[in-house]
Amino acid sequence: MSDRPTMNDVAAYAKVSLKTVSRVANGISSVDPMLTERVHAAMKTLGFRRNSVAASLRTGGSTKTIGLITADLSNTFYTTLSSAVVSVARSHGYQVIMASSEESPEIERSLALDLCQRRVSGLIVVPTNTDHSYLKPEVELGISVVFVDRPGYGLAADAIIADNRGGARTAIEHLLTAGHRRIAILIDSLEIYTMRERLAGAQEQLTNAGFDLDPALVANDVHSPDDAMVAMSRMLALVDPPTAVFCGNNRATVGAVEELWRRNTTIDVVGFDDFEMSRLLPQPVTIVDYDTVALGRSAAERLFARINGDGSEFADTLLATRLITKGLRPLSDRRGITHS
Amino acid sequence: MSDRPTMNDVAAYAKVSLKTVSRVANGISSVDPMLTERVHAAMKTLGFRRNSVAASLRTGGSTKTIGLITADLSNTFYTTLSSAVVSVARSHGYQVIMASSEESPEIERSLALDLCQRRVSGLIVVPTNTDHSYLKPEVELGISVVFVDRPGYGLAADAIIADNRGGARTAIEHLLTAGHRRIAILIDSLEIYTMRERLAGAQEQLTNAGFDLDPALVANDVHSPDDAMVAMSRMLALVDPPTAVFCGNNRATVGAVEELWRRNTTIDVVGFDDFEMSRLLPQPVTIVDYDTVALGRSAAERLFARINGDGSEFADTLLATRLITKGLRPLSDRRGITHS
DNA sequence: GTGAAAGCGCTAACAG
DNA sequence: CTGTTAGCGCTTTCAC
Repeated sequence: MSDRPTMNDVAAYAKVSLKTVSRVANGISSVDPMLTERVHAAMKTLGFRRNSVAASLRTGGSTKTIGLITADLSNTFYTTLSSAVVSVARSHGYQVIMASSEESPEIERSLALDLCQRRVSGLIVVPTNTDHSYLKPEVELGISVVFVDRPGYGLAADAIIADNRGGARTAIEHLLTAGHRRIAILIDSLEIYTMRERLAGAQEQLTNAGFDLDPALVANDVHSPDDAMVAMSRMLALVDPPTAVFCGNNRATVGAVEELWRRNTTIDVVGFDDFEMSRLLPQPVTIVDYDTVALGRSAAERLFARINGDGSEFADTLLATRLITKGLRPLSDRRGITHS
Repeated sequence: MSDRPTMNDVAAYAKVSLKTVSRVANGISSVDPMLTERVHAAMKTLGFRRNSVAASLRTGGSTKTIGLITADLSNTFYTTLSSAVVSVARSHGYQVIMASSEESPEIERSLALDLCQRRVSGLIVVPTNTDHSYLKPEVELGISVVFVDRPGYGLAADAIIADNRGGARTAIEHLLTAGHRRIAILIDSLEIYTMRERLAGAQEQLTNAGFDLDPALVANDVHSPDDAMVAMSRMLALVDPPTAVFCGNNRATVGAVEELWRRNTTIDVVGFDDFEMSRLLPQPVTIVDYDTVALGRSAAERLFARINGDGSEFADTLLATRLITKGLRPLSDRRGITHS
């Protein structure tokens, strides 16, 4: 059960020294071809498999592993991002340990430190709303950290984030241009950086245009589609209901659209974050879109640059957003389907 | 940069023996409180962080890590499953290394062996269509393997799979009962076990009812929604078009529904695998549903049972499926959105 | 080109 | 209760 053959066993079997086996295992060319052959044969018959844990211990270094901590592994936004990270990591010969903080600073912290104990080469973190100076000692000891989707506080590090504020401004501008004056806003908890930014952007644009935010039209505790349905329902029942809605993320969008359908009514919908099935939404929806795959890919590439010794200044990278139209057009006025 | 304090450093600083530091680090109670205090202080000032790689090397064992190899990390089905695995792993104090085989036996193999070299405690694998006897030596040396979603060949191991065949039979039965006789079938590659099973189940049920499968109504290369649209389009243009369609996975379902919408027509749709936004599909859809979270959770729980020494017979676990109805019902008379 | 010895950071034995 | 001695499986000196 636990008698894995070691290099020692292989060496004994092949009647060479331990070091020769090591050399062969690492593909070092300066070994007599005959010995190489013998070692390979011994490895095969013994079923030798190199222990990379031991190897990385001695070299004091790379476990060829990075850690990825996102906020919610059941959200397609983060799984898309993760998938991009895994793909880049693989191209560098690295594996990815994936974990979820569930938006809890305590969990994030304990996961991050656990991963550091495992001597990952680097960490990609979707930071929770907390101080990240606890990572400073680790960074000084050689573990690179890149924040993604949100900036981290209290730690000098790279961050790759979308232009949340700008995207929100564009979204509201779009609605104002269409003549809307009563715009509902559905967002998740303000503990979350992206939500604060998106709300702030919306507010800025309204203010610029000379309008105020009506508190009755803002819900900032929309965690799920169902929450969005409830909020939408409440607002539509107001004496002076909204004529449009700005949704802070894809779950809010889905809930808002479902509630509108349920009530057999339509108002203009603009939502942040695209998702796979958006083109099948039962009404047209304007989406503030950005490239989630690029977000993950950039974060991973930045991390590997750091791991490989890039010592340039830390920088925040802002990814542009754009408005696209998704959803199905009403049959009555459509001339064919147009996507994106 | 690479001068992490070790237990030796801590011991020197606290003027105790290395072993005492080890004891404190591992929370062994039988240490003098005063020494414990001194060690803790030393750890703090030195910024000591235990190297779990070295620890697991010496104990010869557990890295407290499992590997998870799915077939496609961009598919919500697998990400849902993964999320469940991560959650169970965390409750056992384990981390998860996540990788994707992209349905390639070669990639699967290289990933699996790489993970074994890293001495993961166990492996959860969505097996590609290949021989898995290459894992036999690893299993004999103590790495537990559980297959999920599909059975593996050539290796005695547990497998957790859905009742694909039974689900397909139920789906077809449902359509036959509704009076359909021309049923289209859209499935992904027959290289994939679940697709073979679902096709076989469909065929069985048709045969039982005395009908044949019309080859013109079967597409078995539907990898994406777009492929499904094309296939659907082709079949609807037949002289004797289908009056219903059975979709082998959620991507096929999405494409089929979109094509129907595009053509402003409706036929009965039954699709395998539920997905997050299914309730917003623009027509009612019957879904062969099973609990993907349970699939991942069961696989992880089985794996941890094995890791913890469960030596019972290997078994296949079949998860039941059930038919549910999703999608939006036409409100009154409408199919699209009508204003007021 | 090859091998012996030393040691990565930690823990398991066994003394004291 | 604490410390000493070994050694996990591998790679790195540095001789040969």
